[in-house]
Amino acid sequence: MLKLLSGGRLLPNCKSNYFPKPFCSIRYLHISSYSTVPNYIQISSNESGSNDQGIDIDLLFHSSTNAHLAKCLHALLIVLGKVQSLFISTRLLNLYSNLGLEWDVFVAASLVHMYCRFGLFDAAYQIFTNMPYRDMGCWNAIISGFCQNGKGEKALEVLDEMKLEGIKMDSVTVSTILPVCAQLDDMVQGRLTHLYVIKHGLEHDLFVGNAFINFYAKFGEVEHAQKVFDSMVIRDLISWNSIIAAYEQNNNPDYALNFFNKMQMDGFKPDLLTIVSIASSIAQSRDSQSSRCVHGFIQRRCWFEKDVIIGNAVVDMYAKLGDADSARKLFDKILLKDVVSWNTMITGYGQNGLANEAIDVYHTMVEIEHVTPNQGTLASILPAYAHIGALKEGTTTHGRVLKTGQLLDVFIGTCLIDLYGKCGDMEDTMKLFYEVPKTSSVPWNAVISCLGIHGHGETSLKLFRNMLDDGVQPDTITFISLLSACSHSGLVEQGEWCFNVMQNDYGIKPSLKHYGCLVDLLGRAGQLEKAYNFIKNMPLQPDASVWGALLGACRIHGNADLGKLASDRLLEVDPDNVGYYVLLSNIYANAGKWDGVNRVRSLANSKGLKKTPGWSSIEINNKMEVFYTGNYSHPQCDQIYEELENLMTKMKILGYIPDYSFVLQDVEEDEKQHILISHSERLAIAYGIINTPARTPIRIFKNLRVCGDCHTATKFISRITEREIIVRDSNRFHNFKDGVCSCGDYW
DNA sequence: GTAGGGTTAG
Repeated sequence: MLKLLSGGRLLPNCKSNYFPKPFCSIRYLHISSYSTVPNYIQISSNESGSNDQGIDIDLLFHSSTNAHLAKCLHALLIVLGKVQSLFISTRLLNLYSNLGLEWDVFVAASLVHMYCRFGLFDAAYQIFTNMPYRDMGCWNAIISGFCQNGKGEKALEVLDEMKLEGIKMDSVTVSTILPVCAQLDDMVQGRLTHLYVIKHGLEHDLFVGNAFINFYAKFGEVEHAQKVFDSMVIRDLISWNSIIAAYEQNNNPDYALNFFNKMQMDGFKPDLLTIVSIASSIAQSRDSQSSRCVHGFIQRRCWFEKDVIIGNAVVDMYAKLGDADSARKLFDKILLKDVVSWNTMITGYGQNGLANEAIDVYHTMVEIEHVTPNQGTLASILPAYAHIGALKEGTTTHGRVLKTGQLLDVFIGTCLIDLYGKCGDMEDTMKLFYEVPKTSSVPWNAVISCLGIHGHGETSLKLFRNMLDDGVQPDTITFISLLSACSHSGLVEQGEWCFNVMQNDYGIKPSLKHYGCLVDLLGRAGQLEKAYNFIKNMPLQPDASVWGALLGACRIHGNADLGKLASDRLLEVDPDNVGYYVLLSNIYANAGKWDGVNRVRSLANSKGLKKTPGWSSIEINNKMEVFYTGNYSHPQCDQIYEELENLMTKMKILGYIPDYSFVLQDVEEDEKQHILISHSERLAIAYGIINTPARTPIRIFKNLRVCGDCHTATKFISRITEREIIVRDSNRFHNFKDGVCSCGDYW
């Protein structure tokens, strides 16, 4: 039995909410008596009883002939969830004014809040402005109503209104608006609020403190968050969770784990949200061992069944640790998956280079499980399409999701820029770029990088200047994109300029990736000694990418001695990468040092190196075909090899000589020729020639770099077939036409 | 009427 007072307050279980979940249980309520005793209504809870449909609201309105009855009716309507209707609320207003009643502040404030919850902001504001007087609760009700329902700007307007009326914020107001300041990126407002809080002695309020920890964390100011945490007189679990999340979200997993221990020493037991942050911290600190502990911890408490969020967090943890299999196993065990679960799994596969698996999961999600994809889904699946060059499939998916009412935001916009750019469509890339909001560096970085892989280094630099003119702060990735763009276009001076500007003007310390780019830049341009000296003077320990850049440059410029040196270092840091053996063998071969070639070959063979399987893909009639090197299982296999043999004959007439230094296997020459023509890019090209009309362009995607022999061969093929052949490999674009490549053999 | 969470771009 529930008892409702005329003010509308629901008595039992009335925690801090005015009307706790009035709508959830409404099915089981029916009115046992509409009391004529004017100060309460009785409602009995009866699960098998009738629902509210038997209530004659018209009759109730007509019978409400005095103030008490009007308030009872009002309360009843709130409990029944009827006040969400503007029609009913207008009738209520009329009833109140007909009876000469003022709005009850308490009811009105609750109504305001409820309207906001249903997105009826105008109605809420209307009631609010019509209130005869407003106490603190009213102001907080409308402000929090707006805040929690995505109307942050509106909330701040009301806050200004409140200040104009000379009303001071209390701790509730402060805790309400801080998340909004963070969401609106309004650091200034938050800082001013902090001053206000100190001035008015609100800083020791628990809610205020917690809100500030989260506020500063969102702006990356962990030190401030820490100061707030330190100064707190009382701390609760939320305070601890907030400081742990602050470190976790600002890439300081060690501190997060540290506070996790401290918190337990202080006698606080972690809850679900603590563990969510800890799972993410473990992923960041790449601590595979602890990942199992967390998994066990959750399992022992049966928290996987409690809330889907924890399962999602652990799936994400495994995926980020590179363990896609464990992620999938857990994912399959989540019974009630939500859209984030699917997105996490798709992203997880994508981040581990398993684009096809990611696409499979997406299809299961949409076609079998009928889950409606959201923006996060697009942001997860589009990079997977970009990875294998599935432009048509990507854009079709994008179109389909748009139909479900999703808008183009910065995330999706940037994914699309990347997709179009990586698939070679620079025109659409630029079109999109101009449509996307460009307040952060991310879309700029994407377009700079895409222009770079197309060899438009000058345009990349121009966009960089535009970016600075627009007042957008460049970050480390901006400079990686720029340096690699300069490198692809041979813009040595400009690249060096970028490297200096990055450090001197933006205080960004170069990472190994930056060093790798610069070595690549100098090396490709033939300044091998300079590149080598540069490596020797690096303050960081050079890794495989740095030495690999030097080795690649040595191959281009035929420097066997430096190449040997670079590969020796490489075999120390990354001994199992077969690509380096191929490069070195090729360097020796070009220099005519056949004993060197043999040495490298036998070394590679003795190690029994597992190659990264090379694959190339081509999209024909909206369908992706993926060819692995040496594939013989394709239905058109015979036709493909026949085509390649035919081409080989014609190529040889035109002067093509196969370059066997790219073949590491120790086999006869015939066999070597066969190995070369079964490289995945050639299979894909032949498949394209067979299945598309004559003289139309062919677009190929390759996961590794195009080998030197295939590069030469493709030039001949483009001449023989009179086709434009566009190959995007892991490094850049090659546009073959009339026997030449756009990269000018500079790659 | 108030504070904390998982996925998402280069």
